Amino acid sequence: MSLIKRNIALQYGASVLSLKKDEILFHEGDQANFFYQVEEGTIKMVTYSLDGKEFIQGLFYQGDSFGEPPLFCDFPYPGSATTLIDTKILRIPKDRFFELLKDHFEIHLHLDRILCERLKYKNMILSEISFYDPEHRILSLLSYLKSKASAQEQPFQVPLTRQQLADMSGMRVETVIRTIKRMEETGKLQLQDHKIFF
Amino acid sequence: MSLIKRNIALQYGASVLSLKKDEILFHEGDQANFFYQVEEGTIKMVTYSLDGKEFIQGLFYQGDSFGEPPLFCDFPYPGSATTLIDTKILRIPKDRFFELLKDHFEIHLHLDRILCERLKYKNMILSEISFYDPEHRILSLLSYLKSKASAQEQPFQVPLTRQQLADMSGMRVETVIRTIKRMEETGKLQLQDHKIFF
DNA sequence: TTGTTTTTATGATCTGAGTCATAAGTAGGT
DNA sequence: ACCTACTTATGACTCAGATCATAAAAACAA
Repeated sequence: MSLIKRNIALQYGASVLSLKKDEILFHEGDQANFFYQVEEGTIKMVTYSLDGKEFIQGLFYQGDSFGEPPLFCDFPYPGSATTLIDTKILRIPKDRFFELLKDHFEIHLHLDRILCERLKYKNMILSEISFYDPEHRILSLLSYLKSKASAQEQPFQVPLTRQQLADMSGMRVETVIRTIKRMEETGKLQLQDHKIFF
Repeated sequence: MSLIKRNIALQYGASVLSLKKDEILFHEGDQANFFYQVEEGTIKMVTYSLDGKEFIQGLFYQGDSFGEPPLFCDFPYPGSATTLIDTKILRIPKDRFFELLKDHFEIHLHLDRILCERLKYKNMILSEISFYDPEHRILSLLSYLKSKASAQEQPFQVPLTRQQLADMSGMRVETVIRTIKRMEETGKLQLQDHKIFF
């Protein structure tokens, strides 16, 4: 379920953006003027290192909101948002969004839950990166992805490339590839023509 | 300035806890029943690895609130909270806290700002850990600590041990010690009998 | 003051993930 | 069907930071 229902969003001046695959919605450093929510498609939030490596701060799917922190705190976007596939975005102007929050306590509370879930996720990734080896990190990341997948298939097909898993967990592709290979050999996950099932 | 002023907190059933140095307020895995705010002293929120290493998820000083995510989301505490020095904590029962938020939109909004600042900090640390070398990590961490210090001394005396810096940035003490030494030699910071000035 | 614990310091050694190179497999576009 | 991109795969090599050991310096307590 999405944070803000379509009809309520429209009451507060929402509009819908249609973006093609690989379009950039905003850049790191931009000023934040809108609240965003995914109508359909996928958004990738990333930060880049000085030499062009990327770290995926979050992936956002249908119904997810994203990019709220700079709205509340008036700092520029700390990361860039790009579409992974053709995507429709619902956006609400900043000031109308705050009106909406003021009028709808239950939505405001729901937003807090989303922010807190996101903090929990970051805490998890931070612990993993600073404590554990690649296998443990990947296991935790896959568990997280599985737990948050809507479809409860069993086993769960991981909808990410090894590069993306690497960019979410602070490792290099080669390390992820090798680790996943080893995890298949030890039965911790399955591979069916290179697709990961967990 | 604190999120919730003392007199307002008291209207909503707040009480004050006095804790000695190194007392544990709650453990990872505990159920969350209170909103907490530091009256005076310091709280350290940490997660532990299976073999006892610790990662400092956050340090909280006078006026800071902490431990909110499990209140909103009903998951157990993802980390443990310990006092670093004798500390007074203001706490409000969970249900009264939500009443308070409902009655005070501006406090609710302020809380969102706090959560968003915390997300920004996590994003920063995550980027640092996955992209950069020890020197860059320490530089970013020190800049952050300096920016959030109340006193605007110049240079700023870092109030943390090298062990704590290590536990916040995913490195070992020895690495932090050696890196800081090198940073002094290259003039990036100053040392006065082992204390770090930045 | 003395004894204890914590913090800082430094050298030696090890190791696992990063890096680099190269290639095969797969997917997407026209 | 073909071309181009990306993704997966694998081997060889390197090296920065972890680990281990030990000790001096500082902080703290009795």
